[in-house]
Amino acid sequence: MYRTHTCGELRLSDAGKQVTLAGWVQRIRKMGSLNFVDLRDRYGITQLVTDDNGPREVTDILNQLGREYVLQAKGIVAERQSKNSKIPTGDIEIKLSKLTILNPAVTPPFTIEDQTDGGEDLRAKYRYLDLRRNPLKNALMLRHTMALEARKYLDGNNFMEIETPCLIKSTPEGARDFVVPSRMNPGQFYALPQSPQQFKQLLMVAGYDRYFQIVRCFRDEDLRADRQPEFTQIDCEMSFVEREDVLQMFEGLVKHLFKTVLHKDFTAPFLRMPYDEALAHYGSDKPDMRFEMLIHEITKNVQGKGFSVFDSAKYVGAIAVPGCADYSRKQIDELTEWVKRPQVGAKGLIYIKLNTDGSIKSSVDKFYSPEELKNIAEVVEAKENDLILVMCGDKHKTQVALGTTRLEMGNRLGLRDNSIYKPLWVYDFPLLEWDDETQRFYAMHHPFTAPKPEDMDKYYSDDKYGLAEVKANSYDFVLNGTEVGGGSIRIHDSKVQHRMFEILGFTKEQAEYRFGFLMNAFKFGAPPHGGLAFGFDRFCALFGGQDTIRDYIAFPKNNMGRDVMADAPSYIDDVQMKELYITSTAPKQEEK
RNA sequence: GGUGCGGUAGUUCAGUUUGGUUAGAAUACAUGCCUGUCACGCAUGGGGUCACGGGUCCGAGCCCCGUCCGCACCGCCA
Repeated sequence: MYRTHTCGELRLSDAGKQVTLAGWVQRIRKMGSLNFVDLRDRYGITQLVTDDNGPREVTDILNQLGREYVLQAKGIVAERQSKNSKIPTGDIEIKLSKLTILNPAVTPPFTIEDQTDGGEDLRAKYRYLDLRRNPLKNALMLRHTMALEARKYLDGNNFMEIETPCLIKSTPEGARDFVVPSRMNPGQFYALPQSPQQFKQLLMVAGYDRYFQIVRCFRDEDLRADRQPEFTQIDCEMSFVEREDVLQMFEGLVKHLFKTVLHKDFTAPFLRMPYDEALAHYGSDKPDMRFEMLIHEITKNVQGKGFSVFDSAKYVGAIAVPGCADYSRKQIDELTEWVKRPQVGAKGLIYIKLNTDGSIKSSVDKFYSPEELKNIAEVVEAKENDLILVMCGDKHKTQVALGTTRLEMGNRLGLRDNSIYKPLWVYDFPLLEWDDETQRFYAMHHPFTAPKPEDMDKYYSDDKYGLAEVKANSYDFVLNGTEVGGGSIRIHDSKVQHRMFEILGFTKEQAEYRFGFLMNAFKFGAPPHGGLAFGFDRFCALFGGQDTIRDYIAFPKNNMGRDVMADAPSYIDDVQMKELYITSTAPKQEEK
């Protein structure tokens, strides 16, 4: 037996016990003939001690040790002379009777401590060492608990976890597929699933009316701090449900996770907001509800006063930034430059300051009387000492730019506190999105999303503008400005589904080739159904109060989609290529 | 595909403004001293392809061009 206890469990009540521990050397402190070793494992740190009265062999071995050596330590649990209240085992230490080096270790390239000296790049290369650190260990522990509690809740509500295949048919709608060549079927490829969407719908046809799966999904798109090429969803689907049933069920899941993982009670129903309102007031389809600073349209209030910039704009909107009337000229200039960056997309910035002495100062004083400016202030719900920021232009673009600015000002004012959680359902998304480049509609969610029943007339009309107004029976779960979940009531009527393919510009043959098996299945009695999928990595990151999902994935990819530890992807040899009937058009690289 | 920031000791960074002798600090590492440390302390020591390639110059870590790599973001992500 390598150990009798872990390095995190011994307490004062264990004093006098003969124990054996195993773990890694966290730190050695030599005080002459009195020597300490902090021994670390997953569960904590226990101090080992030896002095002149201890066995000579122990001291000899102790002199050979370095950081991260793997040890087995035998000894007696003893009360410490001077205790350490910082760690749970701080009242005791192990008086060593025997010390064994199970394995030596080279000095790690960075310190294995909560505040490490290692940079991201280096830690990624030695991920297995980074994972020894508490912050990452705690992140993975949080993830484990989240998954466990999600399973408990769903199991308690009669959901069955069913696995769906990873080698599936490529359906090049939406994100790019990762593809896998098939050796036995020359020239043909599987795709890795972007989500198990079609399979879960088939499970509904099969009568498994409550399905879930914590499942890996793959999308071959560029990465971000919150986007990985392979990521995990809590994927769920239910039969015989309407939107309200789905929202209730998964609001319950989120509340269960809040309670069991973060010990936060959410008794009131989550806020709900139609997509149009989200865009109008927050300039985003995923509003951050932790602070107000709402966007207000002031087009009618500012036009016709001779200011040509506003007069020629389709839309003029504003936000009132609290307590920022004292912004200096320099700060306003800096902000103006900031909003003009492509990432924000505004053409310019007009300000109105509501000074504390009651006066009003703006960059458009020439065109507007103080009375008119006061009117605007009222519309945007500005108070004394507020700074009103005004933008104009195309309606959607300006709303989004105001939304981006709103988030930035929220950041600057410290209004986006990661310990506060404001959940929200956004619903009534447009069903379709027109793409100018390809001159066709795309499904905003996916092509199996049902239109809202009251929009069916428009859905079947050939009017492009009418179609653009059709709302989807879909919903997103948004937490603190991050889209964490999304779903919809699905189409279960093959007539409606065929109309969708028609709108998306598929010929019957194309629809048959891509989705034939699903359409065929629906002929055999598809129940009304709908569901939702949570982005599990993002969910974990939000619960952990972090902006990046990388810490919540044991072995993530870097910005370029590379595994820098294993150095993947990599070239394969010609034999392998030939066997798979594939050739590469990429420039040939010398193998290292 | 694009924008921004960055690449200097094992590691994290300073040095680049205004090119100029031997490139510094902290930490880590090594050695020695130390019986109550727990970020131990003290002393000593070793440690550098200034990312790579080219250019300008009497002279480049520093200026210019290109490449590679990392991070954040835009596009993209049904």
